[in-house]
Amino acid sequence: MNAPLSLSHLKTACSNCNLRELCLPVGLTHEEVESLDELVYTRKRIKRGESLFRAGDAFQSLYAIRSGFFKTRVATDDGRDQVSGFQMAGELLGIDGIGTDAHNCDAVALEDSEVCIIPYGKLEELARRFTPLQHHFHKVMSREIVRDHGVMLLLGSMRAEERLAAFLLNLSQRFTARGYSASEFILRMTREEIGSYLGLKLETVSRTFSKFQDEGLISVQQKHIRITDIPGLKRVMGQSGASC
Amino acid sequence: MNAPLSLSHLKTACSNCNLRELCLPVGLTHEEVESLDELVYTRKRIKRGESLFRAGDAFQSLYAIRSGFFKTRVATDDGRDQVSGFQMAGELLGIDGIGTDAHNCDAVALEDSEVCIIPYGKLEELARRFTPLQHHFHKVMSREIVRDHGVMLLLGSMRAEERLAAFLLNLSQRFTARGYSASEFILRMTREEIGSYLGLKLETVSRTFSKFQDEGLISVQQKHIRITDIPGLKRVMGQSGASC
DNA sequence: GCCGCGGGTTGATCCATGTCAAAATGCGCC
DNA sequence: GGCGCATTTTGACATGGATCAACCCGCGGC
Repeated sequence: MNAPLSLSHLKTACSNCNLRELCLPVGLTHEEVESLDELVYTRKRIKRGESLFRAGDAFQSLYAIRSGFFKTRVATDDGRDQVSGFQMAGELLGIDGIGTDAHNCDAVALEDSEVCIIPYGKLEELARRFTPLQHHFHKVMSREIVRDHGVMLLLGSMRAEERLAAFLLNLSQRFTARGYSASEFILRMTREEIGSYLGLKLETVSRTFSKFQDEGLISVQQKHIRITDIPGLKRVMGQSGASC
Repeated sequence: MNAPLSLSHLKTACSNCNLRELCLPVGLTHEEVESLDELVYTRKRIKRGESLFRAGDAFQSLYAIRSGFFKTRVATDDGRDQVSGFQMAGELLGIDGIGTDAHNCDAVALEDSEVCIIPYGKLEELARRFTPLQHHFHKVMSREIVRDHGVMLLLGSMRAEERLAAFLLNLSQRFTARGYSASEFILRMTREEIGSYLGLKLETVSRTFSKFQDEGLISVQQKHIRITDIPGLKRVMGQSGASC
């Protein structure tokens, strides 16, 4: 089922990975990136619907998404759960596990995906030797915190339309950073997953998509989205009490 | 207005701080904690209502709360804002600034407070030399992420009563960890600030407090809270779809 | 001791979003 | 290529919490 080890190993090198401008190597010198190569020596394929890790699993490694698309999901003990994020190529999964030596959420592939396995112990060791790597890793974690604060702001103070507009604009921007179209993309997740992430019910997500379409902001057909009026969406996002 | 420098300096030492079981030194050996002493050499007093830092300020240092109580607040460009957390003695402020070299939120003292200034560059340097410190610092950041996911879950999927119950239980637990009563405390924040944090309006917070009181779960008098039925509050928190 | 004001409580009403239901669409599997 | 199921859309109705408004309380200042 797995690719032969040698082949897999051959391909695994941050220094010639086309995601190095998005992933851990950002801002490192060529030499420093080569030191990462010794760190990241295994890849893993995850099929759509499968989990990379689950809440409670022992924490060993971080994972850099090489290709594909994931969602992370947190749960309460009484059975409720919520999507806590959607991750795409170049982003890091598993940081939540550092604090308790066990993962605190499930990471589920929303399409067939591939991740680079980053043994955490080795990363810490390397971070002690290479200041820029240490610095960059701290930045990645800090930005994750800032991102979460943004989501909290969205969940705590925005209305359904604003949330969805923010969501679409965020996706658009992340696709742009990866060289894809800013205005046309395929949603990898269901309405229910979008709703869970945004604190809305799937019907509300669907209705709001339809509303945006009626208003000429986007065109939706199932999972296919085309944003036809980016400034318009931005206006939706900031419209609540903004008049004063 | 400031205490004489020498005096302030004399007192500043993690190794004999009574918060060392809650703060950065957790889990470090005595020798390692002494190395922290060289790091933390200044304290700062913040009066009630004043800001320790504001969004946009250049990031230089982290701050460990030595005494007092803070809120952090994030804002959108269109003027909305939201309380993103309440921090008490032993907790760390400023981590949000690492990612962009500028703070992303305001930290406001809710009572006269004192913080230890931890120059970030020095902390990174020390983390390179002392593995346990590095490890611990990463854990602190990771736990912050996990905490934020918990708040996202609360904001996205809990009803007003559940949110407030979770909030009270969280405060109770944190006071306990500091040696204070688990069941009786003074709220340092207004109803509006609680509401902002929980994604509710102040009227809803007030009404829900009254409801809890009618049900015999707590007794409220302005900022004075006594929890009379902790298991009852826990039941409120997990009641939604929990029957099946 | 009194006054003024910020913060808190409570009531009446409204509305955004949830809930329930049913039909339509599209995709995977045989 | 057709069947069946998951997903999406849309409609009708219910409701939790927001909004608006009035009043109360307690604290700090004079």
